[in-house]
Amino acid sequence: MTSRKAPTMKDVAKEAGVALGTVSKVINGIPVSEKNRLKVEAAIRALNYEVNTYARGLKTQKSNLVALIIPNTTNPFFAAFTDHIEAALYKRGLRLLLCCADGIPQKEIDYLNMAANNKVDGIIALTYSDIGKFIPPSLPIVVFDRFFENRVIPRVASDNFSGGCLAVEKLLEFGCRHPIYIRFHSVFPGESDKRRDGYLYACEKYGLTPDYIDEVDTDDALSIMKDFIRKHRRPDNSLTFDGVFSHTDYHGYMFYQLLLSEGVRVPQDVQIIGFDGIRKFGNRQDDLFISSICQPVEQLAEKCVEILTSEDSVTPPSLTLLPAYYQYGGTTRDPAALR
Amino acid sequence: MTSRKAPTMKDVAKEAGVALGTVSKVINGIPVSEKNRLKVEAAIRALNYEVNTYARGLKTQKSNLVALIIPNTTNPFFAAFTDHIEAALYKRGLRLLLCCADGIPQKEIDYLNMAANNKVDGIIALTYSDIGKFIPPSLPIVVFDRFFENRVIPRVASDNFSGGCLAVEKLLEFGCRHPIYIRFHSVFPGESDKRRDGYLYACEKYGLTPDYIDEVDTDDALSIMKDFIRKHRRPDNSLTFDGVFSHTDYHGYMFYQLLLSEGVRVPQDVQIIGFDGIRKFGNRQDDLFISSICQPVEQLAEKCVEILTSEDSVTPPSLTLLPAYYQYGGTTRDPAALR
DNA sequence: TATACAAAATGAAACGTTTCATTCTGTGAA
DNA sequence: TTCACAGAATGAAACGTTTCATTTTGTATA
Repeated sequence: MTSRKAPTMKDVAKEAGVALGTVSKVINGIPVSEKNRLKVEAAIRALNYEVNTYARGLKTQKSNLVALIIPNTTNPFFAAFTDHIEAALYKRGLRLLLCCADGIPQKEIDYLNMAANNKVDGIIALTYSDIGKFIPPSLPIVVFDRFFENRVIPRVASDNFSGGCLAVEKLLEFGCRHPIYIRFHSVFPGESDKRRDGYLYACEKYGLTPDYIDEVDTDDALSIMKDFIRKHRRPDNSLTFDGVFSHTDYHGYMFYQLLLSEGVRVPQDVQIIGFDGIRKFGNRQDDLFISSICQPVEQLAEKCVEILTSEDSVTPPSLTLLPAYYQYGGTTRDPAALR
Repeated sequence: MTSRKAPTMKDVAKEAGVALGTVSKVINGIPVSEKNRLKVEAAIRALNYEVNTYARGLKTQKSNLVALIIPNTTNPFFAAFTDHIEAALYKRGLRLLLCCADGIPQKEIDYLNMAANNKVDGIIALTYSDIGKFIPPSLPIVVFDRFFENRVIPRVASDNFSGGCLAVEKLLEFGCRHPIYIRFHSVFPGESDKRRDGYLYACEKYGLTPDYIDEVDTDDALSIMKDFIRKHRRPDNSLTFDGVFSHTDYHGYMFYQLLLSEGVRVPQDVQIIGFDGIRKFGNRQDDLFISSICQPVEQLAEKCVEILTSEDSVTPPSLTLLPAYYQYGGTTRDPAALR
């Protein structure tokens, strides 16, 4: 029959025959005489003592908890991001409070308040709505990709502009002459909008005529794509474009399936490069949905945590860009992939 | 210039001109005179007061926090499970501490201790190693799928046996005569092992000769599959099997791609049904990788949380099984899918 | 052996809640 | 007007830590 309630530091102190403060020091790694340290450690083991997080939090006002506000974890990009955030926090002895807000503004705000309430040490936000004005001023926060007006908040993102250029350059390198661009964008502004600017810049630079789908995201994306393809058929049924840069892997894969179903050969007739670098099962490096400009998810997550946990004295940069990179995923005529 | 530190209940009491206990009552919804309630509510708004979770936790020893221990979130099944757990907790005003243990035994144990340390209100575990003997006895816990010896712990799982039967029955219904079974199993026992029993039972029942791959999970799965296919070619190059029930969608999809690359037509020559019901992007109901016996993820998650949060007085069932269901995903000759 | 001083140990106070035994208030009956 | 009593309000104590001003211990020197 062990005592019902958990042992406290006081119990440990009594068991070890030392003072409360000495126990505290041992627990927090503050030097103490060898003799007492051993006595305390023995007592801790004997009583199976564990610190009470609440009592500690009450004194220190620190929780070792970081909230991640994200739409969901089922989208493969979010899933990978979450995974890497978790790992980066774990490395630092921090724990992750996961907040799936489904992109619903009210839920995002709710979670923001909850996080403040719960005295988390910081927030990493990947949100859809304009939460800028709801962020508690005292709470350390890092935002992925999004841009908020009227509020200086450290942001981390991929270098989407360069990534957009890179997509075009890769398509040209693999023999394309008429790369198009397709996007179904959200209404909320962020760094990822610059993929489009990169495409346009590269077209200008290499003397190409831009051609694209650029619509607000919709359930009707498929019929818009079908329409676009129909309008780009020559009389002999061949297509006027031979390359596709898709704003996301998601829509790129959709376009890919559509082309296949219409008898277009990929990558022989049309090559496709997406953006994001999402993986089918997430456990291997080589299971991309399509060839892609990959976001460096691991580094992005690491950077978010790094900025969040950096000393208060250091003013974090307002925007940190990390380079995106190309990876072969089956939808390009990539000579390097045929080794 | 607002005061630097957060206001406390004492500040609210002073502002409202009432006692500490009165403020506490208002905050916790305990009846108080109308007059005082209004005064306190006004003061809370005026000071922008928020309860300190630590002080409260110290008194109540409750955290409203539930830890989910899971290998990762990038595997689409785990991702979906995590998502639904989060939703089920949110509904009940609970929050989610996400612990990705990568299936590493030490990390799983670490997280288990951490959760106990952090006084979470409960744990939901989907683990790989035999953590049974490391579970703190006082901590409410629900386990998904896994079975632990020497420890009665409430478990939730899909009805894998019936699911295995269903897979065979569906293949037969769609015209298969020789369904095979393939699995690359983990060494740790769980309910999902019964998929195999279901296959064998159905074979017996319908007078079929079982034929299968049944290996320990390996990076070499692909070459084992290739081998198997080679050995099942007839002299005229046709295959001796016409249906595949894969223990997981993951390996089923791998087998599917392999068959395609070898010129086998799916579903014309061979039909494939997997297990799990994982989705490519997680945002639609119709983007399965392959036709599948789907685990009812949402209900499974809901059930886990329900059991975890049920009254202490109620003894939870030691094993709860929820039915899996078939869904068309392109690799079967499913008449219903051709409407 | 006596003294001085640094190092170690001590334990009371404080963190912000909840709880509960006590006091106060207001109303209706006498 | 006084009394009784239920309902409301009060605020001290407790939760289990950390912190820090104070005391004790141990060592080196005179």
